[in-house]
Amino acid sequence: MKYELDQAQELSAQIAQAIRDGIMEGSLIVDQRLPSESDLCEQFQVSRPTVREALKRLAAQNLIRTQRGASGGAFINRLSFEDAYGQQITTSILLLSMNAVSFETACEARFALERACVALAARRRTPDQLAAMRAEIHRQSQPGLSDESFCASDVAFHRALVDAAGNPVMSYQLAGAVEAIEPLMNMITFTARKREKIVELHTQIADALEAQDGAATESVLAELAAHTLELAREVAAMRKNKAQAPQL
Amino acid sequence: MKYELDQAQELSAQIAQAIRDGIMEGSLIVDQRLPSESDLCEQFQVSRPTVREALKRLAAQNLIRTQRGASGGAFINRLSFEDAYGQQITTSILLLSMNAVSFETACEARFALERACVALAARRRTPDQLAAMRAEIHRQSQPGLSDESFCASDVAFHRALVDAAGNPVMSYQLAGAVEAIEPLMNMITFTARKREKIVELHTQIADALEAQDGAATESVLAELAAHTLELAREVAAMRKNKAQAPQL
DNA sequence: TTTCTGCAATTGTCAGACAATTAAATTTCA
DNA sequence: TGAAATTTAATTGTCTGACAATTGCAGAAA
Repeated sequence: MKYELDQAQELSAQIAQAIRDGIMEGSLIVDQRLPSESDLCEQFQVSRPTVREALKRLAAQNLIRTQRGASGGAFINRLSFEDAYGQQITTSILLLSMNAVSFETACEARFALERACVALAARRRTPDQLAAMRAEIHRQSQPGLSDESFCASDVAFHRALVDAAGNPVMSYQLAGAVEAIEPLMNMITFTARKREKIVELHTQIADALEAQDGAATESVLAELAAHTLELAREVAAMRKNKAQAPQL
Repeated sequence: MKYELDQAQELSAQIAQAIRDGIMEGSLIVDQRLPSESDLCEQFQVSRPTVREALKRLAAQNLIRTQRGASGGAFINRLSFEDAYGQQITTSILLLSMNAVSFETACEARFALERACVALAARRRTPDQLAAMRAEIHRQSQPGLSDESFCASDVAFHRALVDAAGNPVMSYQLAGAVEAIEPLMNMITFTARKREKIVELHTQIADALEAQDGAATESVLAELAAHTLELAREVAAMRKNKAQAPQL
């Protein structure tokens, strides 16, 4: 590792960037141990708190893990799909809420991207994935379910649909699109009739996937998209009526 | 803000999580100033270095920004689409390289997701976006271009295609899928004939989008996907021949 | 009124210390 | 000898206190 520190930013940010570059460029490989904190102090000519701030920055991105004790230290972390999902979801939720993205926009993105999964899902869906979808459908048709739980189940259904495509990269890319819509959906009140309609469409999707009929799945999904957008418009109208309703 | 610290993790991680929760839940809003470091020390009953490590974790995720001086401090940051793009791309590249994701898998994901943009792009593409695509096509047909620059231009073309859908959420979600493939594509040697084919398909895509013909665009995109996968198979075969070729 | 100066608040960095944890080396004991 | 217990050394986690650098603001000076 070679490093050149530039006066503009904070030292800890520069050190973190230097190490991050090493990881991305490949000179630091998974499970490799970084020098100890005191060694890093010498290499970068800074104090230990500064080195530690740099390491915490990297830890926040799951790029390293640390271990105490004799043979401890900081190790380059293999970024797992699970960790990446989590980061993706957190970032997506914050991005949508902080930039006042409309339900329509988020919805359009989600359904467009989900449509991309359908062809693959129809070919590859496993019995387990179908079962997961059916389980959520069953949950959604329980009468006493709160709106919040209904939304959560809806998200779980769509996640199972995405996973059915059998491409982990797609599952990762779509994690944000699928999950980040939940806070927005939570502003909707789902009447019994609305739920019934959604459950029916979900059932048709599961059936079409089970029959490995991609075209049919796409068409039902389009219907579900249209229906969801309709709900969104109702919500938007209600919000407009209430004038200054609290923003998300 | 209320906090309960639990002995299991590091203090700085717990403090960071408490603040992160506040942001996600909405009790901390954009541009709001956090208490000063010394105030946070009192609130959480920890020392300043610990508080600072927590703040650096949040800064690494672009959740806060800090400013020195009299009226300085840490402020909740509005997560911009640009910042989110960057995080998304970094995470995607690392995820793919560290988990030895095959070119086929990444390619399948990218083209499937891009297909989702096409219908919208055909409707909404602006003259600027078309011009950007044509500019990249022109660049790709320059004879002296290095393979690396050709790949970079290819990525830029696809980014323009995604942006043409006119949905910033989709652009964000696809940033990773489009960009993270570049390191993988860089292992391909693009002969003049291969480039010619790709440039031709790109031109057809741009033409179809200009004509607002979504169906035609989709079909050319499918052809491009098939062609790219073909290249990937050649590379995989070559790598197999070379037995222990250096992994990415 | 405008400009300058100094003050106070705040983050950035440093130095040194001690606590907690852990693996390995060492000793002890059967 | 072999296994268990103990010590040791390395390393991260946290604390204390200090000083430097930056910046807005109030008050002084022109």
